[in-house]
Amino acid sequence: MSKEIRKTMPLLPISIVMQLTDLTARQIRYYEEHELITPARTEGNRRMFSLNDVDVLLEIKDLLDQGINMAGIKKVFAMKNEPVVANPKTDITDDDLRRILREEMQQAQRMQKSSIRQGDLSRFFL
Amino acid sequence: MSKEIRKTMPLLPISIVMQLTDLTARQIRYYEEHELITPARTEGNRRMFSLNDVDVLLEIKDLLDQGINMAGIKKVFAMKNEPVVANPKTDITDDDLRRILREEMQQAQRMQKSSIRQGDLSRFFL
DNA sequence: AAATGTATGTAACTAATTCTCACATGGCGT
DNA sequence: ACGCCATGTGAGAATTAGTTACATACATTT
Repeated sequence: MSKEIRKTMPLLPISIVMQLTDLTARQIRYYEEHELITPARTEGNRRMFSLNDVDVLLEIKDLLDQGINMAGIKKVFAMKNEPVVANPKTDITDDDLRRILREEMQQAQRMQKSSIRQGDLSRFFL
Repeated sequence: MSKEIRKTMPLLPISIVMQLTDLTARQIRYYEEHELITPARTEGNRRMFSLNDVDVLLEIKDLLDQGINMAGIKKVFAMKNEPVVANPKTDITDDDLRRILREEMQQAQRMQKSSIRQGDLSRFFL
């Protein structure tokens, strides 16, 4: 059983993921709706999450706490999977970048309180 | 988060444990009834299993496949937690030992088929 | 200021999953 | 043959999770 398979094995019901991430079911489903995660489904249509999903959710939470919105988060994730070579067609646009930076700076104050950096969960398990 | 806590964190619903161990719900509940495992319960009385529980179940399954019965398995587990010093009062009795050995030898033939040794699951995760 | 949009809360209702309890059964030992 | 052990099965209740729709608070745009 490879490490990748292990990390992506659907093991956890939403209730546990809620506890692990401190997100509400509504939030988790909303992020799925935006295709930031794609949990497996049981035969009866129940969501089953992998440790990898939990990691992604923690990262989403962290980015949201930083004042980055869904669109920004999508970009961030997209960039993580992109090659390092610059590609003006698909890279974040200047407008996007300016908006994200502005939002981030605007939210900088409130960052000072909720800055407990949430880490990578699955490294505890894998 | 210590390794022990991680291994004993109640994360998995019974359906997943069934898949992971290839045991039926009936079997899992029966082993709990015999106090070989003690899964946590949700507020609504649902069993939630840890990776440790899964390991124990795999070990139970292995011992059962060897023809050892519940009583024998209980002894085996009890011995694992006992100090190494001999203690005639609590150690397995001679009668127990003879019976277990006899059963094991009687089942030795059928062992030849189902001898795919099931390993420690949680080492894949922890 | 009003309108719009985003992320999340909440309620209603349906459906899946799991629980306990009880009874059934097949195999093994005596 | 009888009894026990480990497991199967079914009924009925309760919990958990699903979808959908509407509400809301806050930020942005016009």
